[in-house]
Amino acid sequence: MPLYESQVLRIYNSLTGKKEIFKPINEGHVGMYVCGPTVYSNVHLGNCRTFMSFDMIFRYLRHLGYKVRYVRNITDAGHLVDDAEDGEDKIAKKARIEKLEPMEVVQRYTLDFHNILEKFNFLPPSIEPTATGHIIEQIEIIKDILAKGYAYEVNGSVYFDVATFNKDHEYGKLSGRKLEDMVANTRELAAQDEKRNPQDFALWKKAEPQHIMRWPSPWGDGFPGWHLECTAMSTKYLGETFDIHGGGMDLKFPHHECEIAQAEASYGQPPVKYWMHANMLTLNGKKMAKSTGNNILPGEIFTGENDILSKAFAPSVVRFFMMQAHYTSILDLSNDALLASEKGFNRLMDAYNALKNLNTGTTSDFNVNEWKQKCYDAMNDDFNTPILIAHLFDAVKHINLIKEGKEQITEVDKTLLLEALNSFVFDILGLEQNAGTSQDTEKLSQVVQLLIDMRKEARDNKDFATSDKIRDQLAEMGIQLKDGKDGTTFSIQ
RNA sequence: GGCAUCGUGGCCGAGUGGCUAGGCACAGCUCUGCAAAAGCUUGUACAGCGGUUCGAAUCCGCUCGAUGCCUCCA
Repeated sequence: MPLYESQVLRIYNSLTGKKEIFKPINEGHVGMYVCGPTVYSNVHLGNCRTFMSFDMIFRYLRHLGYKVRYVRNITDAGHLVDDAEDGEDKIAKKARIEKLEPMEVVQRYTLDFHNILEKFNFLPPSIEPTATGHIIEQIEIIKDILAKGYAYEVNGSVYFDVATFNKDHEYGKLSGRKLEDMVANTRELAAQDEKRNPQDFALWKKAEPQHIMRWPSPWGDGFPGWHLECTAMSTKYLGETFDIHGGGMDLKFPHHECEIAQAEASYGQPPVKYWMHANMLTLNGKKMAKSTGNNILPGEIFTGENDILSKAFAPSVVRFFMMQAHYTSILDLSNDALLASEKGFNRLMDAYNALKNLNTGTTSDFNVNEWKQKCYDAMNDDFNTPILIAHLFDAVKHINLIKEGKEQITEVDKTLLLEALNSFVFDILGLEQNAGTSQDTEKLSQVVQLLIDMRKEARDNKDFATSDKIRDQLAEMGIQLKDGKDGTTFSIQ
């Protein structure tokens, strides 16, 4: 029996503003689409947080026994930059500045994106489609929307007619906006605009002669509007209605609102059952922005080459830090917060490693089954990873008490606990131990064990000068010795 | 200016009507040759002002502040 039959998962649905019991459209199968990055620069740390939230969600759904098709696109057709003078897009602009082909820019930053995600221990999505690979599908949708009267063509461009759509549909239902309010708040001076109304958005945009990324279409050479690719690719791989659509909060409006409009105009039904939005990441209490210098790249955190943090932090520590907050909350990254997370993370890993070598007894002072269900309850409540981690530290406490001989655990419970920790810590949260290559690690531990034995001899002979030298110099190298009831263990920082 | 999310103890961060979240830091204690590690104990916080209620961090209103989106543009 799959786990999802005994665990009741609730998801906060941005569309309804409520936590709802998750029930997939096709039993046992889940279709999930997440808006991916535009690959015109190094991946933004805030973007990583969003994708990490959905990576965790993907992992938990799989753990529950669902067969998940997870689609996360790559936006490689640059969209117009806001300060463009003549319709230049982000990728084309970058290409011009760096004297590259647009697709060289795309390739470079796609590789960077994958490289960073791999360091963070992301699971690859089931399908990672590109916008430029689905131009034909996008053109077909435009034809369909035009035929149904929800779009119009002007000078080789096609625009979505929001006012007409709003007559028999509800534009703005996801973001809580009303078309009347938006019209009322729009200034009058929308001159020289081809659009009938300012709220209308482009489905197809005519390419000016200097525009590099261009494709032929029934309306002339051009390129697709930026909301359309997600509608085309989600429909192609997940169907006209699918289970989960995710993305960052910043995409709620207008991007996701427009996706709903396109899909409803074309297919006549809402495309998504559960909308999920991950919240933003701030840096030292302020939004991250390259312009103000309040910005840090993931790679700069891993190497420590930055002016914001006091040291380098491992990807798993950053991941643990992010998992300590709920995905719907704004999270603030700072040096103090990362230092605190690093210590907590190490304590969790130390306890996990200690568990394997624990002596077992005839009874258990720790109700592992009850604890395990509490962990599931936390995850079932809209993927509440902070609560899960609080429970994990409850287990840490018991492991340490058992280690000290103050509590005991049976062999059966020990195995159960180890399996559960494996599931929650590694499979679901996606954390990793910071180990080197296994061969080197093995040799290092033999060397340290030798030093531990020598220190013990010195201590037995009351030669504390020697024993302290071993202990203190190892500490300087980041190897900490820990004296316990059954001898000395060590951990590498 | 509009829409949305939010404002919790030294720091980070859960919690939506009454019962200890958790992590980190700090202090005391146990252990130790001294430490570290580990364990135990202690912290009565919820932006401000009103209101609803027997009772609110949790519901309602206002004010202030933060973040995102919109107000020119896809």
